[in-house]
Amino acid sequence: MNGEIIRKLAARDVLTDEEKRVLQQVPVTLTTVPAGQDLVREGDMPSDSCLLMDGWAARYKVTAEGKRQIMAVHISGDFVDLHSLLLKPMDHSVVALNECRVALVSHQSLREITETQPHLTRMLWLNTLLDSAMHRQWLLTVGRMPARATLAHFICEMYVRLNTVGQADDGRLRVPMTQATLADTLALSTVHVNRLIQDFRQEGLLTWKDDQVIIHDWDRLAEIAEFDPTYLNLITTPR
Amino acid sequence: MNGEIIRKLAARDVLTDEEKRVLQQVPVTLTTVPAGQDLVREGDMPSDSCLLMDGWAARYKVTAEGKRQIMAVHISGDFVDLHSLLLKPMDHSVVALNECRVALVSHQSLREITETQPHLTRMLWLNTLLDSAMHRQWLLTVGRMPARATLAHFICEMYVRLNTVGQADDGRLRVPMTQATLADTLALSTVHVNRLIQDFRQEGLLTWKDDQVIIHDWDRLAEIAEFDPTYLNLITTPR
DNA sequence: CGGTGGATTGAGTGGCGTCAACCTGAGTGG
DNA sequence: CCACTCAGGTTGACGCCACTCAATCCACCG
Repeated sequence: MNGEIIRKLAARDVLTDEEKRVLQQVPVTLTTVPAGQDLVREGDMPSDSCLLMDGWAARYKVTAEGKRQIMAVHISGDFVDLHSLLLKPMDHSVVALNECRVALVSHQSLREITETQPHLTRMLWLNTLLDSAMHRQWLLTVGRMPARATLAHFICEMYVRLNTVGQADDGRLRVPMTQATLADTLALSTVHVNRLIQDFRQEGLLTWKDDQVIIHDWDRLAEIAEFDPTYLNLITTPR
Repeated sequence: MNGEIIRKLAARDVLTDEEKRVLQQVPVTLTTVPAGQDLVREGDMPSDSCLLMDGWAARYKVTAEGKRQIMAVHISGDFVDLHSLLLKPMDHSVVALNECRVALVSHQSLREITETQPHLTRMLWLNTLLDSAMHRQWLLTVGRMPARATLAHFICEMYVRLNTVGQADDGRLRVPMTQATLADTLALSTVHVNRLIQDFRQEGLLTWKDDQVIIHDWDRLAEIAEFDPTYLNLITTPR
């Protein structure tokens, strides 16, 4: 496997050299998936999991009426559907938001890790628990906070996550999502997302041009979002 | 540990006698928690996890404005905060919805299982993955479906889950939640929940008196909810 | 230069929230 | 056995946040 996942895990606990070696020796199949294409579909019974090397991907479900809800957005180093190792069939689909480089890791390899590497297993488990924690935070903002807080929170979360993988810094990040996709993420309408972004612009909170976002006032954005990154567990501690 | 968790895990994969024995020998501390009291608080660093033996518990977060969002409701056999084994500090609180009998399992014991019992470890991991799957479904209904679908879905889900632990049958279930608590679960206002329940009554969908719910028309309720229990992974298969 | 995906704007609407009152039944104390 | 309290359920009036529908604009591209 690649170094991104090692970096992600190592941000939460120290990995031994041996463990890093084990991870590095896991065989992968590299693929590239074009924007808009599904990596996995609801109902699939995958025999491998997708490790995102580059690009953004989103997990989503669709209602009978065709309304889409994105419940997670993934970036480099995220093990998008690691849970499909144990949870089958897939209860949701995964789509590439832009062109994605993906490393497919066979469930067989992962199973071997669970048989021989207790600590690594816990770290992979942790990886899926982080998704849960993000889901919960998402539920809170979508369910109980006004729309502008939901948008603000999304930006804060993505900035912090991108920052930890070296893809955002200095208040700048790239968000390769259309406003329609953003709406499906925040459980809002496209029109409303558009108006919220304009509000934020007018308040001098940020600049948003194409996929380039520049945060001008982090503190106020975090305040609107009630953003507290604790749930991202960015602490190195024995697990 | 008690038999409930064994039953829950065994519903998803066959456990060997040896594995059952290991589980049974895990030491626990039994407690009773009165209704309304927190089992765990946001920010805590628990050294053991709560296995619910009896009663209902809910995981929740609160906004700065004091609005509460419940993101999961737990019943007998649920390992309410198993994730606190790896995810610390707690990113949310857990409250007893009615009087709960709880078995506290030390993280040390759980860690030993992860060191020596790969398959059991995967089953415990699976247990937390089920929570994720429920969170995702919750996000879809809260985010993209009308309020009556959200309520209908909640009833369907609780019925199926209670049914698998032998606490609901024949369309009957007990829901020990006030309408205010229900509102915090469904991300609605108390008033609106009240009106939805009355609508359901008038449509002959169900009877709801105190905590006693009788479903008269499962098919229509499931249709309103677009309920599909696949995400609960109620299949026995090698994991 | 027309076509296309995405962003923007305006007008009108409705689902659900808020506020506030009132009802009901169970429990409590005199 | 009644007065009181209190939690929870119910009802009505009103308002707003966010949705829908439908144009229009804009940049980019073949």
